[in-house]
Amino acid sequence: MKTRDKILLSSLELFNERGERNITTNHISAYLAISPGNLYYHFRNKSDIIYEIYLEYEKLVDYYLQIPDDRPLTLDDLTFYLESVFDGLWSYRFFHRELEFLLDSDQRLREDYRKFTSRCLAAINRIFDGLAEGGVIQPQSEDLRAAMSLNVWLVITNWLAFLKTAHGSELSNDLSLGQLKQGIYQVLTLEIPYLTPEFYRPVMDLREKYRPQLPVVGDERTG
Amino acid sequence: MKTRDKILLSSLELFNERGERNITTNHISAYLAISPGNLYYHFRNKSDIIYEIYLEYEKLVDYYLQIPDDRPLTLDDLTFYLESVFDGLWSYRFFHRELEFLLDSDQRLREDYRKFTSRCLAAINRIFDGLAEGGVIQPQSEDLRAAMSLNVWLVITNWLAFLKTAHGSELSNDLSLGQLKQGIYQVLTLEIPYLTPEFYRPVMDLREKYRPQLPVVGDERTG
DNA sequence: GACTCACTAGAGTATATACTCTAATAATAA
DNA sequence: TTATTATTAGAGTATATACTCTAGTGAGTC
Repeated sequence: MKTRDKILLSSLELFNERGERNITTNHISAYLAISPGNLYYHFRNKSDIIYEIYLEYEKLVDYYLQIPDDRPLTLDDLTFYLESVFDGLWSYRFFHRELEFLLDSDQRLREDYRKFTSRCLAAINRIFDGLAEGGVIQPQSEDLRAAMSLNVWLVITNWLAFLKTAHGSELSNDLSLGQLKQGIYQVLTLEIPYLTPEFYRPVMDLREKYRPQLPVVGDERTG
Repeated sequence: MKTRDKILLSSLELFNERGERNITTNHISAYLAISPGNLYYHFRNKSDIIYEIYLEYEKLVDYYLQIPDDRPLTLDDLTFYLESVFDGLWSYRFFHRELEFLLDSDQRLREDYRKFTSRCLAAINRIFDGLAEGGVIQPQSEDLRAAMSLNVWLVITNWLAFLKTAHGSELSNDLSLGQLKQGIYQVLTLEIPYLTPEFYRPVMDLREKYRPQLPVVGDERTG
């Protein structure tokens, strides 16, 4: 494998494991057992590494979120979209963790991410449309659909941070892809009231597959 | 005002404005026109400053989220909870921005925040209960209520990050408390399907007050 | 063999960062 | 007054961080 690709791969791995803020270019080169100079031969700076990794992430999610508009959507489609998006989030999980700082530090990233968010929201809207066409959910007003889509986006993009922060140190280091996918349970919760009678059972059964094994949080009470 | 309090106040201000990651202890002392030594006389380290600020935040939200259990809840109660929580989020907005890093760096904070999340979720659950008692929303199964509450939490805690990242640089520097409260629109969207017929109109009217003036994001399409 | 060129090592640098140390001053108590 | 304590200034330090510079190496080409 080319050094350049190794740098990208290892950076992603280290960023995901320990957070971008905790990983310096020196860490990356040390991890790869190459010199800092070598790293800087391939990349102008740390931001460029992050930006390239981001482009991969964006490409991946854009690929997943291609919505056919020549046919209605099925429950299988929905499952695929959800599974895929959470897979993507997991593979590039460092990104959302330090999102605001990263966008503040890199104008390109900021602009690209803004458009990316827009595309994702549009895609979620179209998925709702497609599901309504497919008779899975009831048709909604444009307003409601947009607000719902945004809520779906908020739940999805915040799910990982929630998992990491809502648990003590015990679990946080070995978050599994499985736990991550409990986010799907949360997303499907949003749809329940809008399901058609015909699809109520199938969707609830699907949702059940992602139900958290243990209660997500305890039961502390305010005074 | 005591130097110690000035440090806390200015730190919060600087953290909120420019992000905790971009603010060093030297920045804080320079901003206050005191010496670094002076700052370190009052606080052992940067973490301690952050921790004390966090305690204020926690105290504030805990105070807001006292739920009476001797009476049902009204729509006014709900409005108060929503407004208060978003006010709190705004005043301490730096915190959620760098949440994961902060929790990783400070064991006390991690543990306290975990319990805090738990209390908040419990409070949201009880608000739903109270609203059901008050005839605002229909009673729900415990499972559904818990999942709904979690979604409310996810939407609330992610709303600010969404606003900051979904807009280009134009808006991001002057996010207003007003825009922030459009988050209330999103939260109320979650409740729509569960409203009782009697309260459908009142809640929808309330929600309307927080509707975003401009579409929150554009309409870019995936390929 | 001479030459090119992509690639690499590794020492080095300017700056920033969190934090310390000493000495001094202001406030308060005895 | 004297003693004590709280507070402050400000120079200084060890370390980290992002990044640069010079000097190569080794595979392929003419």
